Amino acid sequence: MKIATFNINGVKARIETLLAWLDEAQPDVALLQEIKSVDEGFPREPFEERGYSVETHGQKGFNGVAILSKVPLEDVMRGLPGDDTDEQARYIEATVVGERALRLCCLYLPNGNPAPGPKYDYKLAWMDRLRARAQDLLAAEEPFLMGGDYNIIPQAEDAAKPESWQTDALHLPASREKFRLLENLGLTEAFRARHAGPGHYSFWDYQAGAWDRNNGIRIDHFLLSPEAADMMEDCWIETAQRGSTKPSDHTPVWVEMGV
DNA sequence: ATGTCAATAATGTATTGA
Repeated sequence: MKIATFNINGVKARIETLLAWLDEAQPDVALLQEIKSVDEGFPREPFEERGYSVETHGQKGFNGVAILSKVPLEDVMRGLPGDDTDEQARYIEATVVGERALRLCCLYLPNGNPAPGPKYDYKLAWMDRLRARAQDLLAAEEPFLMGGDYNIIPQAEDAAKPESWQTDALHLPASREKFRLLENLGLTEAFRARHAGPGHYSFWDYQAGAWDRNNGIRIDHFLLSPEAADMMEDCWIETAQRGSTKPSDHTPVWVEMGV
């Protein structure tokens, strides 16, 4: 089962790019972030025509997440538990059942800039809630993965120019510490289980020719529970998608799971 | 700070968020 996470930066602006990608890359499951659409406005039909089940958790104007799956989705949960006052649509979970059940968590972690400030406080608190959710899922001992735009540069080697991110919410020590706390629950960062070294990126800013200069950062990740890590067969970044016609500023990251 | 982009409230362009 091939599963991709892809921050598409707007489903309406990206629909042609996204459909061409689906037809070519043929993911079994796609975890999408930044759909920037309410649920009623999400263009379900072209995805359903291609055999995908569509589950969305959107809001007006920004944020929003969705799961597309060729395997039926069960037990859909919208929103990250832990704060009933949080109105931002950044989290959706569902289970796919192959030979085994696999819980999929699709997340769009807050950017957090400018830091310090209320947006950064929200980011760190959101990461505490994500860790609590991971603890609950671990206790259930069901294989799960958490995939999405984490807005976290885990290490200096995950940025082409780490010096320019020193005071950024994506790379501040407190941000990276929260990410490490998540990993330290016993989760496997899929890409780093398969690839070492610098030069691997999943995001290039639209500004200042970042793509042409390969000035990228690696901020889209999969974290796998121990049971899910045993099922992982491969993980890779689809760099070329960033150079497609009318691209997102992110590129897909993939895991292949022996479900 | 920015060689950019997308959505919004509104019909031309500033604001927000990234």
